[in-house]
This record gives sequence, structure tokens and C-alpha cells, in this order.
Amino acid sequence: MARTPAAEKSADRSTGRRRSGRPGHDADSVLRVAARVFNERGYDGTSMEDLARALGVTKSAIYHHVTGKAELLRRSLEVAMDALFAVTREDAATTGPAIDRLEHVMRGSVRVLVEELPHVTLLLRVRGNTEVEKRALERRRRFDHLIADLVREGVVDGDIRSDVDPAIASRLLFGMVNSIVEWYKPDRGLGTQEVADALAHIAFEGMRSHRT
Amino acid sequence: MARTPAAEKSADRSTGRRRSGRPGHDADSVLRVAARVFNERGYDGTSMEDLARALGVTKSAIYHHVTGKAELLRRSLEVAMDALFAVTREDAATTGPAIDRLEHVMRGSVRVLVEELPHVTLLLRVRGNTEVEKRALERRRRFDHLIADLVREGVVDGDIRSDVDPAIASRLLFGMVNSIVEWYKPDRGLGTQEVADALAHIAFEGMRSHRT
DNA sequence: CTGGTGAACGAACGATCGGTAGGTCACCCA
DNA sequence: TGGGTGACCTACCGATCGTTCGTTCACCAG
Repeated sequence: MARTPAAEKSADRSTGRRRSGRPGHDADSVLRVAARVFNERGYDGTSMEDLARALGVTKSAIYHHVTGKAELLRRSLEVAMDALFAVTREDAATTGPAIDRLEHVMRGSVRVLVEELPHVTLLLRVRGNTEVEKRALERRRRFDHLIADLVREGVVDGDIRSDVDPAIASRLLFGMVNSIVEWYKPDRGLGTQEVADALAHIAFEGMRSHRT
Repeated sequence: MARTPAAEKSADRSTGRRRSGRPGHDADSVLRVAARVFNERGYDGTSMEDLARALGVTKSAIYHHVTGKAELLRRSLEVAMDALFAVTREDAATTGPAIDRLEHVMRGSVRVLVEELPHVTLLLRVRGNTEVEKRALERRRRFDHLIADLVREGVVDGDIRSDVDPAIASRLLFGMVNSIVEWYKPDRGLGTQEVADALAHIAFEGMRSHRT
């Protein structure tokens, strides 16, 4: 089990400070690579060998940084959920008309989704087989309820059309948001703003053009 | 490895004709169960043992009906893609204004998605690691291009607003459609029609209510 | 140049993976 | 009543899985 030269190395942390000890990966760089590989091959389809190869180290070296495969998944899902819930606690998400709060959460979700693409992608593919996944799904459900409540409020306010079931509408809405992970490529020139604008346009005004 | 009593048995085929030989599963009933279990645990997360347990037979019995795990996936994905492409060949999908053809394909996709839920769900989770998955992704890409073309045509016709990039719009649109597999439950009273109507409403007219 | 520290090493573990070989069982029809 | 047929069984294979063990390596501060 030899180390291969073509391997992803850990960039120095944000601070230029060098650490003591033998240089190499730390827990964060392992997590970052793991999330990427999990997305490429699927969590179950990724072996610790696959991870080790992507890291340029042997399998056993990974266990120096994390307790096991499940912890890598857990930490990745936590990063994603923490970022999403942070959006729902921002001022613009808690004050003002419901429809504006909804738009803020939508746009914030797009931002988080782009910034933490690998982690959020992983989150959206979780099926709930293990205990770790069940906990993540639980949190996701709370997030979804929050969205559905906003839509319901918007209908009561008269800002959102009442001829579509809020439960269905909120699901379709965030189905559209979440689908971004399926095609968004960070290095394609397309920015968060453009995606969020297109999303908000379609979601609130629709695609049909109303000629004057 | 004993057979358990609580097992899903093959219903007789559409024709009441009894087959000769020992009663039990056939290739179709195995495929149906496999697709369901693949969705519950993920393809990679599903062992042939898991399948055998769900079928109420031993692992080796499965190989009497199919050549292996990969064939089960291949056949499931083919069912899904065949059904989706069938929609694009219907009259209403090939004649008339682009925006109407687009709506027809959207509604048809919802119908297929509900009718072949397990197979389509599996299709939408494919990552392209094996050769079988790569072929399915190739077909999906052709389908997506077809949609994008319809949106572009609709813009040219003046029926679809031109202030959103057709490439982004078509992706968001079918992201919304495809997200249905994440929450739709056939036994919940919610029909294809209601979902398709809500979808068409949001997609074309948007969620905002325009008071008179 | 030495001791502390952090990272990575080779070798192996028990379990489980997808798949195979060859015989057995249960049903229908003649 | 006995073929023919289709479904299923037990027993096992080599490979790979996630994980653990004890040791070794590379760097920095003193």
C-alpha cells in the first residue's frame, strides 16, 4: 500500500502558521476530500481505500484523524445543516412579511448550497439507514416545516396565491432549490446571484411571459 | 439460510394463466421488489442478502431469475427511461406551440414518475460509476437537452419570458418535477392530476398572487 | 542533536460482499 | 403416476469491506 505522488495535499490553514509535527493532512482536509469523494461515488459506494487513494495516504492513516467512516458523514451533514439553519436565524428571515422572509430563506439557501456544495449535496442524498443519517433527516424535516409555515403565512397575508396547496407548493419550491446541486459547477462563471435571481423569478412570477 | 414466512410473494401475472413448475417469483416480481429495496437502502447499500430477505428466498435463488445485481439495476433504469421517452414521442409533445409541448412533457413526466415511482427514483439517484449507470446518464442527458430546446423555442415564440437563461430555467423546471420522488406517497390520496396542476401553476404563473 | 509531536506505515482481523455449483422440491399435464 | 419444468436450497468461493495494531517517519522547539 504505497503512497502515490498524484495526491491532494492539505493546503495550509487560513492562518499561515505552520504546525509542529510531520506535515500532512489534518481532520479538516480529510473531511473536505471525503465529502467530495462521497459525492462522486456515493457514501456506500466509497470504500476507505477509495478515500485513502484520494488523500494520497494509506487507509489506516485516516483513522488517525477520525474515528471512522460514519464520523466523516456525520461531520459533513452537520456542516450543511448548521449553515442552512443559520440562514433561518438571520434578521431578514424573522422579520417582515412572510413572502419576503420566504424569498430571503430561498436566496440564502442557494448561497449556502453553493458555498458548501459538497456537504449540502451529501445531505440531500441521505436516505436514513444509519443512526447518523436519521438524525440528519430529523433536522431536515424541521427545516422543511419552517418553509411550509412561511408559505402558509404568505397565503394568509394574501401575497401568495391560494389556489395551490401550501404543503405541495413548499415542497416543489425547495425541490427546485435543492436540484441546483445536481448541475451547479462552481468553476463555470455562473454566480450565486444569477442562480438565485432566476430561481426567484420563476418561483414567484412564473415562466410565462405576459405580453402588454 | 431459511425462508421466512413474512415475505412478499409474486402476484399472478395480469393474465390469470397459471404457469407450470414450482410457484414462486419470476423475473418481473424480483425486479419490482429489487427496485423498492434499492430505493430504501440505496443501490450500493443493498446487499443480495437484503434482497433475498425481502423476497423471502435465499440469495442464490435470485440468480435463477437474473444474472446479477447489475442486471437488476439496468432493467430498472430501462423501464424508467423508456417510459419518459415515450412521453416525448406522444402527439401533444411533437406538435403545437413549444410552450404547450413543454407543459405536456412536464405533465407526462409527473404521470410517469408516479406510475413508475421506484424505477424513476432509482434513475434520478444514479451517479455514473458503473457502465450501466453511465449508459442511463447518457440517455438522461438526451432527455434534458430536449427540454432545454423546448424552453428556448418558447422564448423565441414569445411565450416564455426572456429574462431568465433558458438553460437555467429548464434545469430548475425539471429539478422541480424530479423532486416529486422525494416526497410523493402513492397511498396518500394525492393524485397525479393535483400534483401536475400545482406544478404547472407554479412553473408558468408563479406563486405570487396579483391582486385586482 | 535530542525529545515531543503529529502523521503515516505495513500487516493483519473478522465480517460481509457478489457470485457459483449441484442437488432438491413442488407444481401441471399427459 | 411419472416426466418436464421452474423455483429454490445448502454449502462454499475469492475478494473486499471497515477497522485495529504496533511501529516508523518527518518536522519543530529547546
